[in-house]
Amino acid sequence: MENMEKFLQKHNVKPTPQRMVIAQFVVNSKSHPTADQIFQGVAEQLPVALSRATVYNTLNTLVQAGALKEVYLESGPARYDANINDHHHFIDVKTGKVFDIDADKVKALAPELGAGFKVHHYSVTFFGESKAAD
Amino acid sequence: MENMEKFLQKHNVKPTPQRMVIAQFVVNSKSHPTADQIFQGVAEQLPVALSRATVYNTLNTLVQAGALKEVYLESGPARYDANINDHHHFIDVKTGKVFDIDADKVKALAPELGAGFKVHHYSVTFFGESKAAD
DNA sequence: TTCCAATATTAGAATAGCTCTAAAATTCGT
DNA sequence: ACGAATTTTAGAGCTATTCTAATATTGGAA
Ligand SMILES: [Mn+2]
Ligand SMILES: [Mn+2]
Ligand SMILES: [Zn+2]
Ligand SMILES: [Zn+2]
Repeated sequence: MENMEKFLQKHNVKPTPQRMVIAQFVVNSKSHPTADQIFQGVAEQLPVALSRATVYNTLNTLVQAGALKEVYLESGPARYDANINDHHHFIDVKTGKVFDIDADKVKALAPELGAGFKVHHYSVTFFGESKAAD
Repeated sequence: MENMEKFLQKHNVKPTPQRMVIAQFVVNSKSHPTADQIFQGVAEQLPVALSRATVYNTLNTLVQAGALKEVYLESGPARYDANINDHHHFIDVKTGKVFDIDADKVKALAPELGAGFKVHHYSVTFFGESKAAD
């Protein structure tokens, strides 16, 4: 998926220079970058000044459009993810690195992620509707 | 666990009037309140002025001491939880209400929480260490 | 008991993350 | 080309939290 113009059009987002470099940066990134990291990494690539507002606007637009996911891992800023498949995340508590974990791996029961991951603990957040009183 | 003085002492936190009303408020609350909700609910109960800094200081102290848990559910402010057992959370997307879900219920495989909960989706965050490259 | 040192609390300033505002620039159909 | 609609911009504003530095409270030694 290398052509950003097509990528944006596919999601019905008008391609602009700002949007293309921002989307490109997130797609290239495996690290679930924050808005500020995106701003830092992208500002120099543009001939004109880039506003933080544009970064936030663009990221919100792309999340709305389903082109990116916004992910809240702990406290701190939102992070952005070009992996829009159903997946969860594994955070290495030593390095802070974030790994994508396919949803199937989790359904197949939690701590069987493979030898590379030692799980200290995990937290699950459900979203839905409840009939419970309180 | 009604005596806050004992509650704080058990966790090696010096009992002060501010700490007692703050801890009491969180213990009484089932709703995972934010620092600001705690501040609002507690300020009037004290004969002296209460500073927001004291609320944050106290909550951080109690989390450090293991007397409370700090929980990040979505974006927005941290929430505080007197349930220090191993548990997860269920958020009703209609009402925003937060329910405690015992960790055993989750281990016993995800969407079997009982009839009262209709799960739209859920996200799992693992914390641990990985050997994976990137 | 009165000190004193340690700790806790305070109001407000500072910082971080994000959104809003209103003006300027760009785009695009005509 | 023109004008309406959209996008971008700089900076102000807002929310959540921490920091600062001064004041108040505590609890143990003298
Ligand atoms: Mn957002
Ligand atoms: Mn905290
Ligand atoms: Zn991801
Ligand atoms: Zn809870």
